Amino acid sequence: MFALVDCNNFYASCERLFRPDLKTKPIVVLSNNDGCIIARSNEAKSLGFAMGAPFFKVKNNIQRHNVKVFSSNYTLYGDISSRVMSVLASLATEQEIYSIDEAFLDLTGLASADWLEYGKQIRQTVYRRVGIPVSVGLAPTKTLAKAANHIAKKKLLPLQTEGVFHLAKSEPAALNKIDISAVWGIGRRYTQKLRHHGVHSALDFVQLAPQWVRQEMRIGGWFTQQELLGFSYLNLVTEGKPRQSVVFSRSFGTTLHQSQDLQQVIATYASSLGRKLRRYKRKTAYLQVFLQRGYPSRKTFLHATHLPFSTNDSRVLIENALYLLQQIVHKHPNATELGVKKAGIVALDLQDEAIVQQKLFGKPPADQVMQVLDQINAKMGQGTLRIASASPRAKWQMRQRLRSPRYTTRWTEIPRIVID
DNA sequence: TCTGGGGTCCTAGGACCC
DNA sequence: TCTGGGGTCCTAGGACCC
Repeated sequence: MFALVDCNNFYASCERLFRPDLKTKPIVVLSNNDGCIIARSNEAKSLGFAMGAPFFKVKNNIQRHNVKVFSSNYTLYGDISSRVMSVLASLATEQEIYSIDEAFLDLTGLASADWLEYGKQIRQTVYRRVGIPVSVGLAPTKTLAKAANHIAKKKLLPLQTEGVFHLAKSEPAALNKIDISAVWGIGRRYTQKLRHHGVHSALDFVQLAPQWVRQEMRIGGWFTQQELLGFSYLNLVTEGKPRQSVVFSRSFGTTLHQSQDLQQVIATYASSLGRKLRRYKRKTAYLQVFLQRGYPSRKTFLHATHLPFSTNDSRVLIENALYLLQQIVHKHPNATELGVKKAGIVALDLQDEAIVQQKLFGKPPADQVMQVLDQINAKMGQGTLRIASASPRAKWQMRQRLRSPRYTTRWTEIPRIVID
Protein backbone atom coordinates (compact mmCIF):
# COMPACT_ATOMS: atom_id res chain seq x y z
CA MET A 1 0.00 0.00 0.00
CA PHE A 2 1.24 3.46 -0.95
CA ALA A 3 0.24 6.81 0.45
CA LEU A 4 0.79 10.21 -1.15
CA VAL A 5 0.74 12.95 1.44
CA ASP A 6 0.52 16.50 0.15
CA CYS A 7 0.51 19.70 2.20
CA ASN A 8 -2.51 21.88 1.46
CA ASN A 9 -1.63 25.28 -0.04
CA PHE A 10 1.79 24.70 1.51
CA TYR A 11 3.41 28.16 1.33
CA ALA A 12 0.20 29.90 2.37
CA SER A 13 -0.18 27.45 5.27
CA CYS A 14 3.42 28.16 6.39
CA GLU A 15 2.73 31.90 6.42
CA ARG A 16 -0.32 31.25 8.55
CA LEU A 17 1.53 29.18 11.15
CA PHE A 18 2.85 32.25 12.94
CA ARG A 19 -0.01 34.51 11.93
CA PRO A 20 -3.14 32.98 13.46
CA ASP A 21 -4.89 36.27 12.71
CA LEU A 22 -4.79 35.23 9.04
CA LYS A 23 -6.41 31.85 9.60
CA THR A 24 -9.54 32.61 7.58
CA LYS A 25 -8.15 35.44 5.45
CA PRO A 26 -7.24 35.23 1.75
CA ILE A 27 -3.47 34.91 1.27
CA VAL A 28 -1.26 34.74 -1.81
CA VAL A 29 2.48 34.01 -1.98
CA LEU A 30 4.60 35.43 -4.82
CA SER A 31 7.47 33.85 -6.74
CA ASN A 32 11.02 35.13 -6.50
CA ASN A 33 11.29 38.73 -7.68
CA ASP A 34 7.64 39.16 -6.63
CA GLY A 35 6.75 38.12 -10.18
CA CYS A 36 3.68 35.94 -10.06
CA ILE A 37 1.36 34.11 -7.72
CA ILE A 38 2.65 30.65 -6.79
CA ALA A 39 0.48 29.77 -3.78
CA ARG A 40 -3.00 30.70 -2.61
CA SER A 41 -5.11 29.99 0.44
CA ASN A 42 -8.56 28.52 -0.25
CA GLU A 43 -10.10 31.95 0.31
CA ALA A 44 -7.86 33.46 -2.37
CA LYS A 45 -8.71 30.60 -4.74
CA SER A 46 -12.42 31.26 -4.22
CA LEU A 47 -11.89 34.90 -5.13
CA GLY A 48 -10.58 33.67 -8.48
CA PHE A 49 -6.86 34.43 -8.22
CA ALA A 50 -5.08 32.08 -10.62
CA MET A 51 -1.91 30.10 -10.11
CA GLY A 52 0.94 31.73 -12.04
CA ALA A 53 -0.88 35.03 -12.58
CA PRO A 54 1.58 37.93 -12.99
CA PHE A 55 1.29 40.02 -9.85
CA PHE A 56 1.22 43.38 -11.61
CA LYS A 57 -1.86 42.33 -13.58
CA VAL A 58 -3.91 41.38 -10.53
CA LYS A 59 -2.57 43.91 -8.05
CA ASN A 60 -5.66 46.12 -8.10
CA ASN A 61 -7.94 43.19 -7.53
CA ILE A 62 -5.76 41.99 -4.68
CA GLN A 63 -6.01 45.31 -2.91
CA ARG A 64 -9.73 45.57 -3.49
CA HIS A 65 -10.36 42.20 -1.83
CA ASN A 66 -7.91 42.91 0.95
CA VAL A 67 -5.78 39.86 0.14
CA LYS A 68 -2.64 39.49 2.27
CA VAL A 69 0.43 39.21 0.00
CA PHE A 70 3.76 37.58 0.88
CA SER A 71 7.07 37.36 -0.99
CA SER A 72 8.33 33.79 -0.90
CA ASN A 73 10.30 32.85 2.19
CA TYR A 74 12.09 29.62 1.27
CA THR A 75 14.07 29.57 4.50
CA LEU A 76 10.81 29.22 6.41
CA TYR A 77 9.16 26.77 3.97
CA GLY A 78 12.26 24.56 3.88
CA ASP A 79 12.38 24.33 7.65
CA ILE A 80 8.66 23.58 8.02
CA SER A 81 8.96 21.01 5.22
CA SER A 82 11.70 19.10 7.01
CA ARG A 83 9.52 18.98 10.15
CA VAL A 84 6.58 17.56 8.18
CA MET A 85 8.87 15.03 6.47
CA SER A 86 10.34 13.75 9.70
CA VAL A 87 6.85 13.21 11.17
CA LEU A 88 5.83 11.31 8.02
CA ALA A 89 8.97 9.17 8.14
CA SER A 90 7.96 8.00 11.61
CA LEU A 91 4.61 6.80 10.26
CA ALA A 92 5.84 4.68 7.35
CA THR A 93 8.08 1.77 6.44
CA GLU A 94 9.78 3.87 3.77
CA GLN A 95 9.53 7.42 2.52
CA GLU A 96 10.27 9.19 -0.75
CA ILE A 97 10.47 12.96 -0.36
CA TYR A 98 9.03 13.90 -3.71
CA SER A 99 9.02 17.69 -3.38
CA ILE A 100 9.05 20.40 -0.73
CA ASP A 101 5.41 19.67 0.14
CA GLU A 102 4.85 16.07 -0.92
CA ALA A 103 5.99 12.59 0.09
CA PHE A 104 5.19 9.07 -1.01
CA LEU A 105 5.03 6.57 1.83
CA ASP A 106 5.34 2.81 1.60
CA LEU A 107 3.03 1.34 4.22
CA THR A 108 3.80 -2.29 3.42
CA GLY A 109 4.29 -4.26 6.59
CA LEU A 110 2.23 -1.94 8.75
CA ALA A 111 -0.71 -4.33 8.35
CA SER A 112 -3.38 -1.83 9.19
CA ALA A 113 -6.84 -3.34 9.07
CA ASP A 114 -8.29 -0.04 8.00
CA TRP A 115 -6.24 2.10 5.59
CA LEU A 116 -8.73 4.94 5.65
CA GLU A 117 -8.30 5.11 9.41
CA TYR A 118 -4.51 5.08 9.01
CA GLY A 119 -4.72 7.97 6.54
CA LYS A 120 -6.77 9.88 9.05
CA GLN A 121 -4.10 9.27 11.70
CA ILE A 122 -1.37 10.57 9.36
CA ARG A 123 -3.36 13.74 8.77
CA GLN A 124 -4.07 14.31 12.45
CA THR A 125 -0.51 13.59 13.58
CA VAL A 126 1.05 16.06 11.13
CA TYR A 127 -1.47 18.72 12.09
CA ARG A 128 -0.93 18.24 15.81
CA ARG A 129 2.89 18.16 15.66
CA VAL A 130 3.61 20.75 12.95
CA GLY A 131 0.36 22.63 12.38
CA ILE A 132 0.19 22.08 8.62
CA PRO A 133 -2.98 20.61 7.06
CA VAL A 134 -2.34 17.74 4.62
CA SER A 135 -4.33 15.58 2.21
CA VAL A 136 -3.71 11.86 2.07
CA GLY A 137 -4.36 9.47 -0.83
CA LEU A 138 -3.95 5.73 -0.28
CA ALA A 139 -3.81 3.14 -3.08
CA PRO A 140 -1.90 0.09 -4.37
CA THR A 141 0.22 2.07 -6.90
CA LYS A 142 1.93 5.48 -6.80
CA THR A 143 -0.15 6.84 -9.69
CA LEU A 144 -3.39 5.70 -8.05
CA ALA A 145 -2.24 7.19 -4.72
CA LYS A 146 -1.77 10.50 -6.55
CA ALA A 147 -5.25 10.11 -8.01
CA ALA A 148 -6.74 9.30 -4.59
CA ASN A 149 -5.06 12.37 -3.16
CA HIS A 150 -6.56 14.47 -5.93
CA ILE A 151 -10.02 13.13 -5.12
CA ALA A 152 -9.50 13.90 -1.43
CA LYS A 153 -8.31 17.44 -2.05
CA LYS A 154 -10.94 18.37 -4.64
CA LYS A 155 -13.70 16.40 -2.89
CA LEU A 156 -14.61 14.77 -6.20
CA LEU A 157 -16.42 11.97 -4.40
CA PRO A 158 -18.18 11.98 -1.02
CA LEU A 159 -15.45 11.60 1.62
CA GLN A 160 -15.87 9.60 4.77
CA THR A 161 -12.97 11.49 6.28
CA GLU A 162 -12.01 15.09 5.52
CA GLY A 163 -8.81 15.23 3.44
CA VAL A 164 -8.36 11.46 3.12
CA PHE A 165 -9.31 9.05 0.34
CA HIS A 166 -8.55 5.36 -0.05
CA LEU A 167 -8.67 3.54 -3.38
CA ALA A 168 -8.43 -0.17 -2.67
CA LYS A 169 -8.08 -0.92 -6.40
CA SER A 170 -8.48 0.66 -9.83
CA GLU A 171 -12.06 1.91 -9.61
CA PRO A 172 -13.89 3.06 -12.80
CA ALA A 173 -16.26 5.30 -10.84
CA ALA A 174 -13.31 7.12 -9.28
CA LEU A 175 -11.25 7.33 -12.48
CA ASN A 176 -14.28 8.76 -14.25
CA LYS A 177 -14.18 11.80 -11.95
CA ILE A 178 -10.56 12.64 -12.72
CA ASP A 179 -9.85 14.95 -15.63
CA ILE A 180 -7.10 13.64 -17.89
CA SER A 181 -5.00 16.77 -17.28
CA ALA A 182 -4.92 15.96 -13.54
CA VAL A 183 -3.34 12.53 -14.04
CA TRP A 184 0.25 12.30 -12.80
CA GLY A 185 2.51 11.98 -15.86
CA ILE A 186 0.08 13.62 -18.31
CA GLY A 187 1.21 17.18 -18.99
CA ARG A 188 -0.14 19.96 -21.17
CA ARG A 189 1.05 18.47 -24.41
CA TYR A 190 -0.34 14.97 -23.92
CA THR A 191 -3.59 16.40 -22.56
CA GLN A 192 -4.10 18.22 -25.84
CA LYS A 193 -3.22 15.15 -27.88
CA LEU A 194 -5.50 12.89 -25.85
CA ARG A 195 -8.44 15.27 -26.01
CA HIS A 196 -8.22 15.11 -29.79
CA HIS A 197 -8.68 11.37 -29.45
CA GLY A 198 -11.75 11.84 -27.30
CA VAL A 199 -9.95 11.07 -24.04
CA HIS A 200 -11.17 13.41 -21.31
CA SER A 201 -10.98 11.42 -18.07
CA ALA A 202 -8.61 8.96 -16.44
CA LEU A 203 -11.25 6.31 -17.19
CA ASP A 204 -11.16 7.12 -20.92
CA PHE A 205 -7.39 6.81 -20.76
CA VAL A 206 -7.25 3.35 -19.18
CA GLN A 207 -9.69 2.13 -21.83
CA LEU A 208 -7.27 2.97 -24.66
CA ALA A 209 -5.44 0.08 -26.32
CA PRO A 210 -2.10 -0.35 -24.49
CA GLN A 211 -0.28 -0.73 -27.83
CA TRP A 212 -1.53 2.67 -28.95
CA VAL A 213 -0.42 4.25 -25.66
CA ARG A 214 2.96 2.55 -25.89
CA GLN A 215 3.49 3.83 -29.41
CA GLU A 216 2.18 7.38 -29.03
CA MET A 217 3.32 8.15 -25.47
CA ARG A 218 6.43 6.03 -25.08
CA ILE A 219 7.27 3.93 -22.08
CA GLY A 220 6.27 6.69 -19.61
CA GLY A 221 2.69 6.83 -20.87
CA TRP A 222 2.46 3.06 -20.78
CA PHE A 223 3.56 2.98 -17.14
CA THR A 224 0.98 5.61 -16.29
CA GLN A 225 -1.78 3.52 -17.86
CA GLN A 226 -0.66 0.29 -16.18
CA GLU A 227 -0.42 2.02 -12.80
CA LEU A 228 -3.93 3.43 -13.19
CA LEU A 229 -5.10 -0.13 -13.92
CA GLY A 230 -3.66 -1.19 -10.59
CA PHE A 231 -0.36 -2.76 -11.70
CA SER A 232 2.52 -1.28 -9.78
CA TYR A 233 5.55 -0.35 -11.90
CA LEU A 234 6.96 2.66 -10.09
CA ASN A 235 8.82 2.06 -6.86
CA LEU A 236 9.73 4.45 -4.11
CA VAL A 237 12.98 6.31 -4.80
CA THR A 238 14.39 6.14 -1.31
CA GLU A 239 18.17 6.22 -1.03
CA GLY A 240 18.61 9.81 -2.18
CA LYS A 241 19.99 9.47 -5.69
CA PRO A 242 22.85 11.95 -5.97
CA ARG A 243 22.18 15.08 -7.95
CA GLN A 244 23.07 15.15 -11.66
CA SER A 245 22.95 18.93 -11.97
CA VAL A 246 22.76 22.01 -9.79
CA VAL A 247 21.43 25.36 -10.98
CA PHE A 248 21.59 28.86 -9.62
CA SER A 249 19.50 31.32 -11.61
CA ARG A 250 17.51 34.45 -10.83
CA SER A 251 15.61 37.17 -12.62
CA PHE A 252 16.78 40.69 -11.89
CA GLY A 253 14.81 43.42 -10.21
CA THR A 254 15.61 45.51 -13.31
CA THR A 255 16.76 44.98 -16.91
CA LEU A 256 20.54 45.09 -17.39
CA HIS A 257 22.45 46.40 -20.41
CA GLN A 258 25.96 46.96 -19.04
CA SER A 259 28.51 44.18 -19.12
CA GLN A 260 29.99 45.41 -15.82
CA ASP A 261 26.63 44.76 -14.16
CA LEU A 262 26.47 41.32 -15.72
CA GLN A 263 29.98 40.53 -14.50
CA GLN A 264 28.90 41.33 -10.98
CA VAL A 265 25.77 39.20 -11.37
CA ILE A 266 27.67 36.22 -12.73
CA ALA A 267 30.34 36.43 -10.04
CA THR A 268 27.66 36.55 -7.35
CA TYR A 269 25.66 33.66 -8.84
CA ALA A 270 28.83 31.56 -9.30
CA SER A 271 29.63 32.08 -5.66
CA SER A 272 26.12 30.97 -4.66
CA LEU A 273 26.37 27.97 -6.96
CA GLY A 274 29.59 26.99 -5.19
CA ARG A 275 27.86 27.15 -1.82
CA LYS A 276 25.02 25.01 -3.16
CA LEU A 277 27.43 22.41 -4.54
CA ARG A 278 29.29 22.24 -1.22
CA ARG A 279 26.00 21.82 0.62
CA TYR A 280 25.17 18.79 -1.57
CA LYS A 281 28.78 17.55 -1.27
CA ARG A 282 29.19 17.59 -5.05
CA LYS A 283 31.81 18.92 -7.47
CA THR A 284 31.33 19.96 -11.10
CA ALA A 285 33.50 19.40 -14.16
CA TYR A 286 31.24 21.15 -16.71
CA LEU A 287 29.87 24.64 -16.34
CA GLN A 288 27.21 26.48 -18.35
CA VAL A 289 26.38 30.19 -18.15
CA PHE A 290 23.25 31.63 -19.74
CA LEU A 291 21.67 35.05 -20.19
CA GLN A 292 18.00 35.47 -20.95
CA ARG A 293 16.06 38.39 -22.39
CA GLY A 294 12.80 39.46 -20.85
CA TYR A 295 9.31 39.04 -22.23
CA PRO A 296 8.13 38.45 -24.77
CA SER A 297 11.08 36.83 -26.59
CA ARG A 298 12.78 35.24 -23.56
CA LYS A 299 15.62 34.29 -25.87
CA THR A 300 18.55 32.65 -24.10
CA PHE A 301 22.25 32.72 -24.90
CA LEU A 302 24.36 29.91 -23.51
CA HIS A 303 28.01 28.99 -23.34
CA ALA A 304 29.71 26.09 -21.63
CA THR A 305 33.14 24.82 -20.72
CA HIS A 306 34.80 21.76 -19.29
CA LEU A 307 36.86 22.40 -16.18
CA PRO A 308 40.38 20.95 -15.92
CA PHE A 309 39.36 19.31 -12.64
CA SER A 310 36.11 18.89 -10.71
CA THR A 311 35.56 21.66 -8.22
CA ASN A 312 33.12 23.36 -5.90
CA ASP A 313 35.50 26.19 -5.06
CA SER A 314 33.67 29.47 -5.58
CA ARG A 315 36.86 31.19 -6.74
CA VAL A 316 37.41 28.70 -9.55
CA LEU A 317 33.72 28.81 -10.50
CA ILE A 318 33.74 32.63 -10.65
CA GLU A 319 36.82 32.68 -12.84
CA ASN A 320 35.34 30.21 -15.32
CA ALA A 321 31.86 31.71 -15.27
CA LEU A 322 33.25 35.17 -16.05
CA TYR A 323 35.18 33.68 -18.96
CA LEU A 324 31.95 32.13 -20.28
CA LEU A 325 30.12 35.44 -19.90
CA GLN A 326 32.85 37.10 -21.94
CA GLN A 327 32.39 34.42 -24.62
CA ILE A 328 28.65 35.05 -24.81
CA VAL A 329 29.06 38.81 -25.07
CA HIS A 330 31.72 38.34 -27.72
CA LYS A 331 29.68 35.95 -29.81
CA HIS A 332 26.36 37.77 -29.40
CA PRO A 333 27.23 41.46 -29.16
CA ASN A 334 23.53 42.33 -29.30
CA ALA A 335 22.64 40.00 -26.44
CA THR A 336 23.09 42.75 -23.89
CA GLU A 337 21.92 45.69 -26.01
CA LEU A 338 18.32 44.54 -25.94
CA GLY A 339 18.44 44.02 -22.20
CA VAL A 340 19.00 40.98 -20.04
CA LYS A 341 16.37 40.05 -17.47
CA LYS A 342 17.70 36.82 -16.08
CA ALA A 343 20.98 34.95 -15.80
CA GLY A 344 21.97 31.58 -14.50
CA ILE A 345 24.78 29.12 -14.01
CA VAL A 346 24.39 25.37 -14.36
CA ALA A 347 26.80 22.80 -12.94
CA LEU A 348 26.81 19.46 -14.77
CA ASP A 349 29.03 16.38 -14.86
CA LEU A 350 28.91 16.18 -11.08
CA GLN A 351 30.79 13.82 -8.84
CA ASP A 352 31.10 13.18 -5.16
CA GLU A 353 33.10 15.79 -3.28
CA ALA A 354 35.14 13.08 -1.58
CA ILE A 355 36.68 11.83 -4.82
CA VAL A 356 40.06 13.50 -5.27
CA GLN A 357 41.28 13.59 -8.84
CA GLN A 358 44.93 13.07 -9.55
CA LYS A 359 46.00 15.46 -12.28
CA LEU A 360 49.07 15.25 -14.40
CA PHE A 361 49.24 18.99 -14.86
CA GLY A 362 47.90 21.59 -12.51
CA LYS A 363 46.81 21.03 -9.00
CA PRO A 364 43.34 21.39 -7.56
CA PRO A 365 43.34 24.22 -5.01
CA ALA A 366 43.08 23.20 -1.40
CA ASP A 367 39.47 23.31 -0.25
CA GLN A 368 40.11 24.49 3.30
CA VAL A 369 39.52 28.09 2.28
CA MET A 370 35.94 27.32 1.24
CA GLN A 371 35.36 25.30 4.41
CA VAL A 372 36.43 28.23 6.53
CA LEU A 373 34.27 30.60 4.49
CA ASP A 374 31.21 28.38 4.91
CA GLN A 375 31.84 27.90 8.61
CA ILE A 376 32.17 31.60 9.30
CA ASN A 377 29.04 32.40 7.26
CA ALA A 378 27.08 29.63 8.98
CA LYS A 379 28.04 31.03 12.37
CA MET A 380 27.89 34.77 11.69
CA GLY A 381 25.22 34.88 8.97
CA GLN A 382 25.37 34.53 5.18
CA GLY A 383 27.36 37.28 3.49
CA THR A 384 29.58 38.01 6.49
CA LEU A 385 32.52 36.82 4.42
CA ARG A 386 32.35 36.94 0.65
CA ILE A 387 34.53 37.03 -2.43
CA ALA A 388 35.11 40.63 -3.48
CA SER A 389 33.78 40.30 -7.05
CA ALA A 390 30.47 38.95 -5.71
CA SER A 391 28.27 41.76 -4.52
CA PRO A 392 24.85 40.66 -3.35
CA ARG A 393 23.54 44.13 -2.52
CA ALA A 394 23.11 45.77 -5.87
CA LYS A 395 20.49 47.43 -8.01
CA TRP A 396 19.74 44.21 -9.85
CA GLN A 397 18.90 42.27 -6.74
CA MET A 398 15.52 40.57 -6.92
CA ARG A 399 12.53 42.24 -5.40
CA GLN A 400 11.32 40.69 -2.22
CA ARG A 401 9.46 43.46 -0.53
CA LEU A 402 6.90 41.49 1.40
CA ARG A 403 8.86 38.67 2.99
CA SER A 404 7.76 37.41 6.40
CA PRO A 405 10.33 36.82 9.18
CA ARG A 406 12.39 33.61 9.17
CA TYR A 407 10.64 32.65 12.39
CA THR A 408 12.23 29.26 12.95
CA THR A 409 15.82 29.68 11.76
CA ARG A 410 17.04 33.10 12.99
CA TRP A 411 17.35 34.05 16.63
CA THR A 412 16.68 37.66 15.76
CA GLU A 413 13.46 36.85 13.92
CA ILE A 414 11.92 34.48 16.44
CA PRO A 415 8.28 35.35 17.14
CA ARG A 416 7.55 37.27 20.35
CA ILE A 417 4.48 36.88 22.45
CA VAL A 418 3.44 40.02 24.25
CA ILE A 419 1.16 39.63 27.24
CA ASP A 420 -0.50 42.75 28.54
C1' DT B 1 7.45 49.51 -15.25
C1' DC B 2 6.17 44.80 -13.56
C1' DT B 3 5.64 37.68 -16.07
C1' DG B 4 9.83 32.25 -10.71
C1' DG B 5 13.13 28.58 -9.85
C1' DG B 6 14.87 23.86 -9.90
C1' DG B 7 14.97 19.25 -11.45
C1' DT B 8 15.18 14.83 -15.16
C1' DC B 9 15.18 13.00 -19.65
C1' DC B 10 15.07 13.25 -24.66
C1' DT B 11 15.76 14.98 -29.51
C1' DA B 12 17.28 17.77 -33.57
C1' DG B 13 20.64 19.91 -36.29
C1' DG B 14 25.22 21.71 -37.13
C1' DA B 15 30.25 21.37 -36.53
C1' DC B 16 33.85 18.51 -36.63
C1' DC B 17 36.43 14.23 -36.73
C1' DC B 18 37.89 9.78 -38.82
C1' DT C 1 27.52 15.31 -63.03
C1' DC C 2 29.15 13.05 -59.29
C1' DT C 3 30.21 13.76 -53.91
C1' DG C 4 29.46 7.77 -47.75
C1' DG C 5 28.90 6.52 -43.20
C1' DG C 6 29.44 6.84 -38.50
C1' DG C 7 30.59 8.91 -34.28
C1' DT C 8 30.88 12.71 -30.70
C1' DC C 9 30.18 17.20 -29.01
C1' DC C 10 27.70 21.38 -28.73
C1' DT C 11 23.61 24.48 -28.59
C1' DA C 12 18.86 24.85 -28.43
C1' DG C 13 14.62 23.46 -27.20
C1' DG C 14 10.77 20.49 -25.64
C1' DA C 15 8.43 17.05 -22.70
C1' DC C 16 7.36 15.95 -17.87
C1' DC C 17 7.32 17.04 -12.58
C1' DC C 18 7.08 20.17 -8.22
